[in-house]
Amino acid sequence: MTMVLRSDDMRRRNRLTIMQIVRRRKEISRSEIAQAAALSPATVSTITSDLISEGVLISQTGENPAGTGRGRPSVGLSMNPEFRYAVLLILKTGAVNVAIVDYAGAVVAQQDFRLEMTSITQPEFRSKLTAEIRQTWSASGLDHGLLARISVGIQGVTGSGGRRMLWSPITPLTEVPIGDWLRDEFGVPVRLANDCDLIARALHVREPEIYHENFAAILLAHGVGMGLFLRGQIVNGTRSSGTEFGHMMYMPDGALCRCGSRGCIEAYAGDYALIRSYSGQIDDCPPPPRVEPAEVDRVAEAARSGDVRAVRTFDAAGRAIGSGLAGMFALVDPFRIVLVGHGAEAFDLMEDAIRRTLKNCNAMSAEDIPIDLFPEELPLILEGCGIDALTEIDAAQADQVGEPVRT
Amino acid sequence: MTMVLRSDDMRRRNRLTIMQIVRRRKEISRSEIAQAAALSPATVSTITSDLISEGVLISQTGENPAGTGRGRPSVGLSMNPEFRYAVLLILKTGAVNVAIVDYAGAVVAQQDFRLEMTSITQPEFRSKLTAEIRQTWSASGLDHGLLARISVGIQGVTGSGGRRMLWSPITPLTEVPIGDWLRDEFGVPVRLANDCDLIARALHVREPEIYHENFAAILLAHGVGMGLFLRGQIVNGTRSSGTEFGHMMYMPDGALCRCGSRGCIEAYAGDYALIRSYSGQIDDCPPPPRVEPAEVDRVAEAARSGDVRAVRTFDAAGRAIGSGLAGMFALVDPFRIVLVGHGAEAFDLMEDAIRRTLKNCNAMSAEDIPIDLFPEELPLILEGCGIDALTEIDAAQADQVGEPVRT
DNA sequence: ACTCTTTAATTCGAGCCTCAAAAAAAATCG
DNA sequence: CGATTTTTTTTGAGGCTCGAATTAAAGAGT
Repeated sequence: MTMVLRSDDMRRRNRLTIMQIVRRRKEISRSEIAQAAALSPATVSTITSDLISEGVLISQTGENPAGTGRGRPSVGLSMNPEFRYAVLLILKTGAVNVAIVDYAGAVVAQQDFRLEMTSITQPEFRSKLTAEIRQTWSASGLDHGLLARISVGIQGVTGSGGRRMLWSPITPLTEVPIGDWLRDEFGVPVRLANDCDLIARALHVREPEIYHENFAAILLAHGVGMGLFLRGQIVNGTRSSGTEFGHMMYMPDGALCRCGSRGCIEAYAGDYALIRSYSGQIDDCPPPPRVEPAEVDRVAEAARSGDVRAVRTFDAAGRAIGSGLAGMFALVDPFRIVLVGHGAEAFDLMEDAIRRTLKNCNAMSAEDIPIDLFPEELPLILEGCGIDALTEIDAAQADQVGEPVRT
Repeated sequence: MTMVLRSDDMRRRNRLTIMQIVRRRKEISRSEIAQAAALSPATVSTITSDLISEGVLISQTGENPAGTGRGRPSVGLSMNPEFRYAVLLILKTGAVNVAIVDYAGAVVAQQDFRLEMTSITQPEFRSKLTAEIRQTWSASGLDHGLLARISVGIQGVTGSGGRRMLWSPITPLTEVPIGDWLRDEFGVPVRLANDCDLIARALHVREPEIYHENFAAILLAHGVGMGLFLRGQIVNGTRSSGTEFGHMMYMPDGALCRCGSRGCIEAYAGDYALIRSYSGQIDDCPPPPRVEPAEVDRVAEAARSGDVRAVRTFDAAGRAIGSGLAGMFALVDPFRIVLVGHGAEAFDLMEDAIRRTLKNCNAMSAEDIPIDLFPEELPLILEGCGIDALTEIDAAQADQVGEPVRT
């Protein structure tokens, strides 16, 4: 049911609307905001002047392109980069990536740490993460009070409203309360998110025209994951996070998957599955914890030069992916697909199998859905992580209607 | 992005909130409304007095239960049943069900018409439907101007924002603009909806505690359909309506489905599939257009008394359903399932296969999800259809902030 | 029978918020 | 240098919700 509105809810929402507009447009004048938001210039003037005095926005007093014509020149407003900063933490297999973004979204510091997590205790894990963040922060020379939020991107399953990592392929640890650790250490809100969800969010804001209402970003890497937008909103699991596309059943009693089950899509389309299939290992072989991307590229090269076994390997992967897509498209009508990760580089070897399978699986109208490719997942994950952090900071600030003008 | 708020949007939304509260609670006093809506008594007083003078609400001046204690007795407010009326149209195989509901949701008239639609032209179809609605309406003796809306529930796929029936098993016609026909004939807004979506909506309001955030209503009848709620919102197809659970792929190159494809879940779990399988027909037999429910009941009886072929038939149906559920549960975490329609009466024969398949298909956490049974679908469809109509009338009325007090 | 108490509903003034219109500001054009 | 044009700010009006005070309508007590 729709929530009731009090008078200052209106102000809160309009503040947020304006902040979102400025964030999206980078630099925009008050009168353009008024038009974009369908608010009167008077209201925009009041609200922006509040936001400026709070330090959220700044006027771009710098040189305006001039010569734009007669009349009083418009003055551009932007997010104030120095208003707040967020720490982004990306956990990968064997490594941790720490970045600091300013309030305008620019990465102002970034450090990579190797961190072997295959045999680590929770306390060690906690102190390592904490130390790495502290080091990156102090190296940046930023004031301690400017940290507003930490967002964490992980492979695997998050839960409890983004406060804990329930399970991840990067470590045998489960139920790891990373969110609580970092909140306690740094005293700011923390949220964990699934990497594929972050990729989808990044695409959503990067190309809003294309990735708007309904689309899925499928990450083809060691494992297979998905971030799904329906009706302009991300679809998370109901209990945990992440839509587990890679673990939809493709072949009952089929190949052994990393998750312990058999016949998952991932067990045919994940990196390890490709290598396993190409090298002629039996499908029951337990998957290796890590495969060099270059190995996959070699198989792809082999396939392109006609190696039958390599061709069959990618064909099987394509059929598995196509079958999963067909299942989704039966539930919801077909939508645009984005393949992300270096597995997307082998799309030429899988496209035919994917589309053939879609056709065979009652998704004939989906046979020619657009499929886009983004071989590099890391920039997208980082971008999505930043979007997550800044969006939340915005929301919190929009609610602070009043004068708290924290220094 | 969140829409901007003007001052009277606030009033509109609060009007709607109050109307929804009164509708849900049937009869409720102003002070209880204030509490439920988190609005001040002053505001509730203003708004309800508007709504009463518009004829939307009435005070239940009648005998109050008295003896409720000291103090000024509260006066109950209710939806005014005579404010507006809606026509509900349910299209079934070979029959049309016309009902009239008053603004409080009570069915005040209902007529069934036989209508053979297997070989009908669009103009005939239009005039039949129109005539049947007119007849039911005039038999009710209601004033012509009190008709506010028509809602249509159909098996099959609707499109164009609920204005046309794209495809339905009840007729070979396609792209039938029923919505436009009825709007032109009766001059009121019309919307078509999928029967399974209506069932899900009915459950959603009938038992909000249980069917709240995430659940699916699966209709097991001649065909197999689904209405799906995620995060408290119904999930429609992105282009058409209805989530086509029944046509998810279960067995590549499997049994022939009514839809022309092979291996759909429906081709194993629909009525016609059960009969076909039990009677030993080959899976390639084109499905009959209609099967008597009693026939299915006979097969179920046979299974219960140990007939191996009947047992296998239901087991296969259960596996197909379980496989579809597992696919959904991989995408979104497990949620409550409701089986609707007389197929639900054979749940005892399918439960084991369903749960076994869930377990085998990587949905181990879903093995013991709750599954509820509602063997009678028609009351639910009718209820959902009424909810659809009244909800829209409410929304339109809430927007009419002003004095139009139409007589 | 009358007053006191209790609870519900209404009325009234204050405080926000947005908006339209007017005014001010800051540029270009002639 | 004044006229024109466009942006931004200021001002006053109108709506909405809210808290507090008031009125309404019952039961309880003497």
